[in-house]
Formats: sequence, C-alpha cells, structure tokens
Amino acid sequence: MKIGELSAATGCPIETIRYYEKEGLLPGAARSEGNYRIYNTSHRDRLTFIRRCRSLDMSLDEIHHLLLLQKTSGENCAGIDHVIEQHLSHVSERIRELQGLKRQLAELLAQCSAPGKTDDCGILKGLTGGSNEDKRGGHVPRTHR
Amino acid sequence: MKIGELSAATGCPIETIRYYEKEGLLPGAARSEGNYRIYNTSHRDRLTFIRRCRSLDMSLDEIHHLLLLQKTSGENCAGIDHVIEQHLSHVSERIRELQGLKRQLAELLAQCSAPGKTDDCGILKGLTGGSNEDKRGGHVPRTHR
DNA sequence: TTGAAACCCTGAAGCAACTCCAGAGTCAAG
DNA sequence: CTTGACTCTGGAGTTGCTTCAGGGTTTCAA
Repeated sequence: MKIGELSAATGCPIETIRYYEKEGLLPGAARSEGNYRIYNTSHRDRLTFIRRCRSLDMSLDEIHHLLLLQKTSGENCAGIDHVIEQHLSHVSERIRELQGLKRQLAELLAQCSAPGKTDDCGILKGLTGGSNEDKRGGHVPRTHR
Repeated sequence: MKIGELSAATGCPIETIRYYEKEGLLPGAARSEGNYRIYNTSHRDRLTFIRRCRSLDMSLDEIHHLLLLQKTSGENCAGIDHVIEQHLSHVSERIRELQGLKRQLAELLAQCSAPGKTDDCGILKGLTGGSNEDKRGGHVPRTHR
C-alpha cells in the first residue's frame, strides 16, 4: 500500500508517518518506480503499535526502547513491564501536580469573589506574591510532556 | 540590580529573563554604561507575577492577557476571573485525560502478570491493537501543555 | 490523447517555552 | 595587569509534530 492508504488504515497523518521513518521508529519502506513508499502489513502493525503507545502518552524515546525490547528479549517480559510501570508512574506524578494546581487556582477564584468590596482584585494580589503558603518552592519540574 | 541579582531574587534563570523581555512580557530594562540591564523593584514584582502564573501552568499567552487586563481594567475583576476560570477548566480536562491513560496502563500491566505462562508478552499484544475496547478514537487532543 | 485532479516526493521552517552554546565585552579584586 | 566572575548578542537545540514551497507521478474523464 502507498502512504495515503497506510494513513487511512491507521488514522496517522501522512507527514507523521514520514516523520516516524526519519526518526527510525518505522523502517524505511520499499519504493515504487515513481519513488513512492510501498508498505506491507508489518509496517501497518508497527505503526499501529506506535500510535497506540503515543495515545498512552509515551514519548518517542520510550517507544523506541519498547521496540528494541520487543526485538531482543524474545521471551522475558520483565523489561517491557518495567517500561510501562515507569510510564505509569510518570502519569501518576503529573496527575498529582495538576491536582495541586487545580486546588491553587480554586483558591485564587475564591479570593476574588469572597470579599464584598472588589476595589482591587484579590486574584492579582494572590498572584503577585502575597499570602499563599507555598509561593516559593513552587517550580513544578514539568517532568515529561 | 543587574540581571544576576534579579535572577537570584526571583529564582528565575537569567536566560529566561532575557527571553521574557524578548517576548514582551517584561519591559526592557535601562542599561548601564557597559550595556548591562539594570532592573528596579517593579521589574522584580512583574517577574514574580509571571513566574507565579507559570507555576500555575498558564501559557505565556494567558499571562500576556492577564497583564493587559491588569493594566486596562482598573477596577472590574471579571475579565481576570474569567481567565483563571478558563485555565482551571484546562487543568481539569487534562487531569481527566491523564486518569484515562492511567487506567489503560494499569490494564496493560494486569495483562502481563495475569496469565501463568508468559510465552509472548500480553502487553505487546495489548499494544499492537488487540482487544481493548477503545483502541480507535483514542487520540487525546493534547489540549494545552 | 490530453489535461486536470489527486496523490506523492524532499527539505526547510514554524510552534512553546525555554536551554545551552560560542565568542566577545565589562568589571572588581589581588 | 591579569584573573575570574559576570554580562552581552545571536543562533542552534529540545519534542513531536505540522505546514509550506516547489516540484514529480498517477489516474481518470473528456
């Protein structure tokens, strides 16, 4: 199949397919006379795999790693298990961070509507470094993604 | 104060300070004879504000917007309230997405350890497009951050 | 057969929000 | 006067794509 058909079959945009090839995630395809890429079902399966991993928010590096393990470690599942576990802990970490943010944002909103008078916005005060307990030391490390 | 002092005072890296200036978030500083940037306390307050917003995971665009509102709408707090609310809903959305991912990853891990025999990894099967209900239609839109 | 539409190719640039680097100038202390 | 700490500018690198310019190829209908 040509790239457009692979794209239709997997839901992955054409440019992204070419990008994965350039990045070494997809092996280079055979070429037709007119220099068109020609794919087979194993390409399709691999692309499906990649897209599924991406939809789980794994980085291309993680996926790369997974593809290597898939090739080399014929039987033992441990390495793969480990990659997934690690990714899961990334995701959990990020959820915790975002829940912290959510709480802080809700507090800010409360500061705004709470006092009867709104001469100058409580939110702005909150943001400029006023009274919140953990204003320093914030700096969420932006772990991954 | 010079840029290094401002950096120390706010915890913001020097390069980032220059970057904010280039992006128009910080007004250009006065210059010394030797062409060093010279900052005052109002710069420091503004930078603190920006960093606090960033630590709440707002985009530079949102912060820009907020700074404009701060200048123009002397008294009414509504616009600012709105920006924060909208950002809060971004964050909530992202949390929901990540919780979905977390659930799927946990399922994958279960597939691995569940069967007594591990001839070929259940995780890999799960990832290559096998049996999970919502394998298509995934495509988390990566809303923002 | 021709010619227009639909498809494909490459390489480069753009996005966010920085970070890091090279190569050079400035300033304070010893 | 030299050393080292600090600062300057402009440009490239990061991630995972997307968009674009400027072409070639295939296919289908008139």
